[in-house]
Amino acid sequence: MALEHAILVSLLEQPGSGYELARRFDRSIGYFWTATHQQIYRVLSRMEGDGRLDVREVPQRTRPDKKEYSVTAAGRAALSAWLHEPIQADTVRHELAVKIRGAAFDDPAALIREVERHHRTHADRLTHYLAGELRDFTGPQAPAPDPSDAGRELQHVVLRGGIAYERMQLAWLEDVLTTLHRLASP
Amino acid sequence: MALEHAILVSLLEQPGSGYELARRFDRSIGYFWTATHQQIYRVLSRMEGDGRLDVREVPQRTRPDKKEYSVTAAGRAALSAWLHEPIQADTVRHELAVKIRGAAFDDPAALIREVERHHRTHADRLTHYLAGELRDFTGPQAPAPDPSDAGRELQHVVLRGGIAYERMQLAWLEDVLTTLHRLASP
DNA sequence: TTGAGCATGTAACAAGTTACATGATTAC
DNA sequence: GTAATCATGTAACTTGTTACATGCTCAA
Repeated sequence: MALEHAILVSLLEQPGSGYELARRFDRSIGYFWTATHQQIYRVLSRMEGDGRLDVREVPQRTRPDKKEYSVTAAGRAALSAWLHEPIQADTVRHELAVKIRGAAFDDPAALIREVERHHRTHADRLTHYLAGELRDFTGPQAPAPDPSDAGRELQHVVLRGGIAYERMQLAWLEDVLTTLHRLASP
Repeated sequence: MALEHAILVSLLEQPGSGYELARRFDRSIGYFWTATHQQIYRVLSRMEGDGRLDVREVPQRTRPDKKEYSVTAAGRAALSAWLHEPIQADTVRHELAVKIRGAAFDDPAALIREVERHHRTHADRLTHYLAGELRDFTGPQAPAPDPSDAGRELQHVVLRGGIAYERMQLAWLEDVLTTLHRLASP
């Protein structure tokens, strides 16, 4: 039930509506957890029912009204309890790797385009992460490093994880392409 | 529905029972896709009903009888069709990263033990993968490299991906530990 | 005799995906 | 006028998880 916890963290960092959360899950939180707006609305309702969130109706003149959620003391306590219990190391689910092993029973060369496409996707993500790092952490416009701002330091280390992941992924996809080309023209 | 495809690939590499598949999902296939025996049995039944798998009852003298599954022509065709359609790049779900960002609202130092535990888990996985690589691909006992054996080459490149992932993960967890220690004793 | 390994399953539930549905505003 | 953005939701379905359940063999 990690979506619940991801929502608690995000709303503690900044209260917001379901729609706003969905956008955050396409950006910063999306570096390490994804969720669609349908999932988010469902979980928000449940968490409000459980007393972990408060809602405030925010009337807006030009846009439809929104429901701004914030974390209650009970929500904070639930997050804290979860932080203190051990979790399992995440299991990997890498669909492209299934395809690569499956290619042995089909035409390996036919996968080259697909792998190139994935390479571009990961290159784009890396560019996006690096731009975010420059903007928020290491660039000249970014606030000065402040070792007493734990939240910011922790956000940065998680972002560095995303960057390391994309770099590793790109290097591996290049290895895959070399292998596929070797198999296609021996 | 990638579990279905992972099962097709695994059974093409070698026919086997649900139990045997479950063990493979703890080892080689587990490098890039995980599944429990409950999931596997459910999907095997469905795929047999769909005509993608054949079953053969194998009586065994000492052990309980087993059902050995193998891929039908229809199953092979389904896999091939899937291999030719594009898939989305996998989305990341990294629970530990949720915890790390959540630690800003709790005690960051309390996470150190947990992160160390994850570091040990990934170090163990890396050791395991490297042993497998030595045994099956690069060691003196391993069969000689054979560029015409596409299956073996593809298995190796996927294993290299697993190794790269674990190495990246270990380096990042060390970065996280340094950050947490800095926050705990500034 | 106790536990590990082999072997297969059901039931209930939680989480995630896809499709459908509405309706306003703003920019081109 | 048409597409994008803001904003919220329902319904149906597929996947994945957890707990329960059985029963045999082999080794310590």
